[in-house]
Amino acid sequence: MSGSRPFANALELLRDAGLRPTRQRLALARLLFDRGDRHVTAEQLHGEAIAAAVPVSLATVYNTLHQLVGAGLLREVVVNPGRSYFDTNVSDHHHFFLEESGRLLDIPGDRIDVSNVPAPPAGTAIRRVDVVIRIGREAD
Amino acid sequence: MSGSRPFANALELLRDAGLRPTRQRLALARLLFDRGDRHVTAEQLHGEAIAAAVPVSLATVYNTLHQLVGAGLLREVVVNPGRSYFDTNVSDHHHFFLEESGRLLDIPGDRIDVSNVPAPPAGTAIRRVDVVIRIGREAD
DNA sequence: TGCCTTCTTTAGAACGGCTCTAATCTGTTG
DNA sequence: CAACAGATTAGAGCCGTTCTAAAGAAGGCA
Ligand SMILES: [Mn+2]
Ligand SMILES: [Mn+2]
Ligand SMILES: [Zn+2]
Ligand SMILES: [Zn+2]
Repeated sequence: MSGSRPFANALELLRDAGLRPTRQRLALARLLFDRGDRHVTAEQLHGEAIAAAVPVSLATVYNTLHQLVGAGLLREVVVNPGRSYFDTNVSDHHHFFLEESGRLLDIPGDRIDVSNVPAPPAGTAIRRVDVVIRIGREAD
Repeated sequence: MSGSRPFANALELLRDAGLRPTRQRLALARLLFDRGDRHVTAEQLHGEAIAAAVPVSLATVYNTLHQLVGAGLLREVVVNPGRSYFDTNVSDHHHFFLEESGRLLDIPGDRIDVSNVPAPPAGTAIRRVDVVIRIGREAD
């Protein structure tokens, strides 16, 4: 039983990323990847780990998040100055950002067309196209 | 002579925004608006003012930048965690972001089509659509 | 199994951008 | 010019994030 979903197994996921499956990384990987797509901040994830009785320092949470970004298993989303979100959805997609609550909602990549993009300056190449749609309570 | 461009005059610009034209605000407004479109950080602008022998505190630079944003004369662009850019171009447009140098380049709003955008969640309205195209040295 | 090496974790200090405080100063109005 | 409201300031404080260096854990190999 189990083992059918991609990355169903935190241990395998870490091994494949070349990261030792330590107690802390296993717990964090499970919190991140066991429940569908998530957009979490480092402090949120740290709070969840502590609540789940997994003692882990904030430094380790940051280390692990950055290592997972480096391994392509997580992506960093910037919508606000002074706080990063980490996105477990690494497919091509965009975001609604709810300014009041600070929540991010996925928009599938094929639900938005960004077309007619000018060529980037000579010698440079496009790394990523981020569309952030900022939304708020109706009728401002 | 002069007076033909919109906001050719810092004094008038501040008065129209309901801000007292103090020595500091006049100098900052001139640095911001006298040379075409700019994308500056608070520290950059502070450095320019000091270099121009206009003694002004960093707190005043932040106060002024936020007041100008509030007056719709400036817009805040978020591309990086931990640092805000202030954009003197308040027309509808988007950005290239050069990750290596931290520079922003304007893309006119009509040079990009963002179409097929899903409706925002019930009770919310779109405040702004930001497209950031992250670019880097060719062939990563 | 124990030993050794390397990688990882950690507490706490440090950092950087930004904001706040409360005292001083300046622009404006009459 | 006096009086007041609004603006500026130095410096402290805040908060998310990163760094440091010391202690701990994982894995390879006898
Ligand atoms: Mn980061
Ligand atoms: Mn701000
Ligand atoms: Zn997402
Ligand atoms: Zn711009």
